[in-house]
Amino acid sequence: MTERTVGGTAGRRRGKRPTMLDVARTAGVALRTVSRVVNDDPTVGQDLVARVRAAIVTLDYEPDERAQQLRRGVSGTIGAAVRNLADAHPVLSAIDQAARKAKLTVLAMSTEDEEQREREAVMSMCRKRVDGIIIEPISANHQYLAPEIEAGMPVVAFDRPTGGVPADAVLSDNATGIGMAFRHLVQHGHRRVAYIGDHERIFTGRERAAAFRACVTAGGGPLEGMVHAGAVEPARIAGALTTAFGGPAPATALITGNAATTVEVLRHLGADAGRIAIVAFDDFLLADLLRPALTVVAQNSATIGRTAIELLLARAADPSRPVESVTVPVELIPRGSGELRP
Amino acid sequence: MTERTVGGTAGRRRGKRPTMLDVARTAGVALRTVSRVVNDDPTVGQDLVARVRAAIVTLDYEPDERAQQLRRGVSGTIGAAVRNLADAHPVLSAIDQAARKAKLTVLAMSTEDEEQREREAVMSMCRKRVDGIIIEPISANHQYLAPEIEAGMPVVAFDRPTGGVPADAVLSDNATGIGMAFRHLVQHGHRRVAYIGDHERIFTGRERAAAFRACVTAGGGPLEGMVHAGAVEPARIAGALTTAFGGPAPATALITGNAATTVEVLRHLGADAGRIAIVAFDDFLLADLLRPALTVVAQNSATIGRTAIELLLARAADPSRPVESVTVPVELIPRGSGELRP
DNA sequence: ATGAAAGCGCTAACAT
DNA sequence: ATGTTAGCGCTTTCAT
Repeated sequence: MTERTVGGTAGRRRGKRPTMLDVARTAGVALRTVSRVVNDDPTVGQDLVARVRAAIVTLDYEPDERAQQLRRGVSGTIGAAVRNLADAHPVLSAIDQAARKAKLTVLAMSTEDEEQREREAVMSMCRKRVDGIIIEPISANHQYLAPEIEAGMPVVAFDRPTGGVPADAVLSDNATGIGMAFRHLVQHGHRRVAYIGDHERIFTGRERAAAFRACVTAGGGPLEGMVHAGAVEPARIAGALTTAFGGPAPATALITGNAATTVEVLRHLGADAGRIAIVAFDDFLLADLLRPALTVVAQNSATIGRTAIELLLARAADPSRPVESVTVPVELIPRGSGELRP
Repeated sequence: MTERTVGGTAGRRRGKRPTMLDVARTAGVALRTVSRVVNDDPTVGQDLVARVRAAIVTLDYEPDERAQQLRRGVSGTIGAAVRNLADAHPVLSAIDQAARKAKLTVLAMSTEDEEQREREAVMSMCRKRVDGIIIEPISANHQYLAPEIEAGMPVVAFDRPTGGVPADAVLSDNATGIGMAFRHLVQHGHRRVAYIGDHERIFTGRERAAAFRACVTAGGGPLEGMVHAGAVEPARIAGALTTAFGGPAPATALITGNAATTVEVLRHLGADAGRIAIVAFDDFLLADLLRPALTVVAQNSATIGRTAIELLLARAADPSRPVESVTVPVELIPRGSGELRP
């Protein structure tokens, strides 16, 4: 199986880390002076600064952030509870970058799409006394967060809102996105459009399915057999495809409601993927390399992440400000699959 | 642009968090007793446990992990400095899951493929006094870590080894992987195989290019114009493709050295992708949806992540154990692109 | 079985 | 400009 090689370097000793007091003694100054130097306090004489700096280098001293945080009362860290760490997560990346600019580090934890994990992750962040929490909610009920919010913990949700507690949120414009997809297909000659998406128990699944129904109704198209909301499981997807594209008046185009659904649909369609028009909600890596390349409604991950940080900072600065919900526009990116004619 | 909605709930007050002392006073016991209850010390009477628990619930008390860590000396956290947070990162996910089983939380930070960022991230982890650090190295030189390793910080590298300091590592079997890819193509009738991969300044790029040259030499095939190692840039990739597949004795098959290169190659090839055989080093999401589906040499991310945690824990338990390097096998997954005949 | 006091490593009030 | 003293919130001797 795996092959192990033992290197030449023998073991190492475990040393004890120097503290600020050690530095003070080595430099021959008071503890407080070292603290001042470490924090770039300008009221320290040149000579002492030099001596302290030298001692720091000599001892390889690194301040203990845990102690700093405990004393200062702020952690300089924000938590991000996201659905997944394994898949691509552009929003997390955007959160990370925006946080860096605000001199904050991000503690990212995966909820693995499980309510209990979400709760564990979030409560763990609270015990770490992070300066704020960004959640991609799995739960529909966040009562467990009420005491934390009461105690002043800034909480921002993205993609879906929190349930049962007042928290800021940044959401994509799902309704408009579905509308764009629908109109795009209509403009390319389609009259019977189907939708396969997430369960309506999930916020985004609900919003998108509802928007789709509204589009069809407004457009006078058929609704029966065209709307399929439910779990993202191969069997269900297969059935939905059969229903939508199999009857006497089959659909000629499809809107998929999220990335997972899209992938399942494509797997099922296989080589037939080029025979129906598809517009997918959510962009993903390599969508442009598929044949035909996939037309998508893309969420603006960079804006979502940046806005989440903005809301968090605003809440931290003014805990009494009104709760705010920001809707971020989406964008239709034509690549081929959505421009196929019936 | 983005649309903001102000919610109905007016602002909230910022409360002060209760401390252990508050709980003690509310329960009418000593501080020490609360600590015992919080830590499930069995030597506390039933009645006192009940009173303390009640006070904890009443006050919504949550222990401050920073203070716990400071006092205990361990943080219960390990750092993971990975190249990217935006793209899919199965190894990080595996690290996270293995860490959970060991009751550790993971602090993941992105190095953005920059040496300086790597250093900042890693030093930041050191200041947080994490219990260990897992690095996907960008730097070739990790001297800056020497004092930390001396001080007893467990460090494990994956994908590439560290440079200049003794640290455990878990690497993929690059040479065998390239060998598998090469033999696979030869078995399908190819005599002229080209390789396009990463810069040889990078460890994996070096190992894979070297292994490829060894394969070609051993097989008696032509080497000129067949090996292209360098930066992953569209222009370079395009040139490499022209050279390898354009001459009088063009290659009929291609091995790509990493995921980024593979994607660039596919973008350039476009519809021609089906005309040459390709085996790609690194698997990625949706590789099976491409036409033809991509034959890959897949790294075992789950094993890599798990092993990294194992090495970290072993090092933490016994700082003087010899430095170890673990090589994880790779697997060839035939999907179509690698089975095309010349 | 319970409690008083010391201290983890640092910063924030106060001196001086 | 520099030092002294008191905590941050918790765990850990060491009594009792």
